Amino acid sequence: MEDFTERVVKLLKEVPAGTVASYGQIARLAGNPRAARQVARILHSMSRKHGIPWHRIVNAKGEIVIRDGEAAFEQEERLREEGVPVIGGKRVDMGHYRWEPGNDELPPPPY
DNA sequence: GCCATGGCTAGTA
DNA sequence: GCCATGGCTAGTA
Repeated sequence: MEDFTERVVKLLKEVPAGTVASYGQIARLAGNPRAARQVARILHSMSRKHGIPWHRIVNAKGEIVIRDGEAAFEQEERLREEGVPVIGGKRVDMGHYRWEPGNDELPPPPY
């Protein structure tokens, strides 16, 4: 596994229950602000093997953006079980539920 | 709603 | 080539 992917996987596992993060947020924390789509690809193909809490990742607006309807519903369900309200079955309030990483997760200088 | 963006798995043969 | 993005703008009301 390449460096960037490794960092993303590690970060994803650290997102706590009861919070959400965005694709771009994880990409920034992993050191590449423009690699949001890679985060999506990693979630799509590696969540199962690595036990990643994939349901805690939404887009920048807080929306559930999974294409597969069944999986989208599962994501909504899981978030609610963790105490995260999903407005209209689609959107999480990022103002209240966005994960705020601790200092140990912040990217290294110069950032 | 358009379009620039980028790292590289999983699964098959 | 694939992908579950993001952010900026034109154009409407």
